[in-house]
Amino acid sequence: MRIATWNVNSLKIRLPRVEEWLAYAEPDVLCMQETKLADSAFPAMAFQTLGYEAVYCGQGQWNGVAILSRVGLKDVVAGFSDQADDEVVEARLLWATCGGVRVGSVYVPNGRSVGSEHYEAKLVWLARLRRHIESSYDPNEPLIVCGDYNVAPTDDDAWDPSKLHGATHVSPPEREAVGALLDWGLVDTFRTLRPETGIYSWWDYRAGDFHEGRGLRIDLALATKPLAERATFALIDRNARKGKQPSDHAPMVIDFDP
DNA sequence: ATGGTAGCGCTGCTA
Repeated sequence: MRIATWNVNSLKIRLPRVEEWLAYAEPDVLCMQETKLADSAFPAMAFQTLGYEAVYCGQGQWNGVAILSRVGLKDVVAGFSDQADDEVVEARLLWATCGGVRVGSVYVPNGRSVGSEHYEAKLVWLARLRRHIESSYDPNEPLIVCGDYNVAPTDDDAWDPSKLHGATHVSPPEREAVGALLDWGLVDTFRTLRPETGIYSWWDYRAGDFHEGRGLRIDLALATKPLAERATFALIDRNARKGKQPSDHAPMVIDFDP
């Protein structure tokens, strides 16, 4: 079973590249983030043609998450478990069961700059995610929470830790918030299979960061141990960050034994 | 180098 995650940065603009990549990589499940589409505009038909069912949680202009699956799509839930019906929340969280695995597609708030109100909101969001997972799931069941965490878990996940000191995505509180997910029982599947440094999933569009190798590994696939132990292969597809109109993120693939 | 680019949507925001 191949599970993938990709922050597509506008599915409207990226649809041709996503279609091309699905045909090439053939994931069984693809979690997407930053679709930037209202649900009424989601191109479900295009994915159906390629053999994928789709669920999506969008809000238009910003955010938006989705899950594609060709191994079933059941028990779909959007948002947090403690969300009130009248609470206005951004479209950043979606769950579904695909081929016996509980899958989450998450788009963690960016945080903008350390100490800003957006940064504080990011930490609150991550703590709420931890509570949601803790109250809804069991570390002994097959669960994978994929997406753009906007956190590089360790210095090995950043191009130059010394230049990033004090910056967002690498601060200790953000890393502790991701660490709390690992403490509950999730495993960073990519890092387990790929211990080498210098592998990133996001590069700023500006200043030629991609070609200069200035990236961060902020797209993660965190799985419970019973599932993580079945992981056999992990790849971040840098080729999908090249060429015409790429997303600023590359897709990541994890393969699991049955 | 306190810059730079992309997307949304039409002015300046978000990333």
